[in-house]
Amino acid sequence: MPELPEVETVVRGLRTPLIGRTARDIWHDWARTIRPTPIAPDPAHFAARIAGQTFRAIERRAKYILCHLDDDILVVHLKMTGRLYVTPDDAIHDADRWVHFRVQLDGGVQLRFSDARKFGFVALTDDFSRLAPALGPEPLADTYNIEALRAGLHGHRKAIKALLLDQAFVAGVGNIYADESLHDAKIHPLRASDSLNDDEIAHLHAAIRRALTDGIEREGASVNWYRKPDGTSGKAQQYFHVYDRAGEPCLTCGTPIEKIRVAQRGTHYCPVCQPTPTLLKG
DNA sequence: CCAGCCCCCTGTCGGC
DNA sequence: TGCCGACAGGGGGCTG
Repeated sequence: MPELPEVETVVRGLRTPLIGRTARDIWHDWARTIRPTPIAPDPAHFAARIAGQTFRAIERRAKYILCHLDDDILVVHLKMTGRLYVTPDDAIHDADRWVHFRVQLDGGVQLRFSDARKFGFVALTDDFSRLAPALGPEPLADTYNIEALRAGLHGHRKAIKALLLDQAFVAGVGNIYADESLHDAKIHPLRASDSLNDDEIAHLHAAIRRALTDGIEREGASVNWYRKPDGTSGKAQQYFHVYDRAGEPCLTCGTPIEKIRVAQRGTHYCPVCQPTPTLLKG
């Protein structure tokens, strides 16, 4: 479940082993792992186009990894179970049976994309905006202040949890950090997004940024599949207040954490710290 | 505009 | 122990 902190950690971990390397060829064993683009509509075009291009910079936008090459961008989305790492050519392939895409690099190393559930993808593009859907503001950007959050809320009337998961509302927040942010802000996940008062908006703004910043500092949450590029686990899961803690005591008040479904996602909250709204519609 | 559902996939786990 | 259904959830798409 790589979200903003996990993707950011992967990006940071890839810079040293990847920047300066030149691509030679690619390999894949699952067609849908490679998303077609105008400049690389199939694996043969992809291979011909990437060959000879050097990795110059790596950045994150929302949950996308953007590897800037000389002319193009290698875009990767990890979705649920994706892993991306650089490894020596001769590293035992069987050690990771879910590798579906590799880029052969110079220097005897490979960039490998592993994805057990095959939801993720790689793509070679010269226009990221055409590849990705409309993405909302980066929540950790200096420009994402309370007013930016309030502006995003305007015109919406749906459960706040569902809105937090909407990448057009705010980019990079997923199920884990949405639950953690709402608990920190003491807001029930089913609260109508247009019912938040000024104090709650301010608290939610701070909570989102705190959850994501802490997540990055802890190098992401390794609940099951996520790993850093060096293969080790993140530590953010050790600090969850509500996510994956159904039935366990709230760290604030001791009440058992409850789990419901909101927007088709498992949603965890404290019924005392985050009181149930009396009106969901009205 | 929004809630709900399906789909893409496969590993894991609880129940029988 | 083995089988089976439920569940995990990022994101696109469709329907009511």
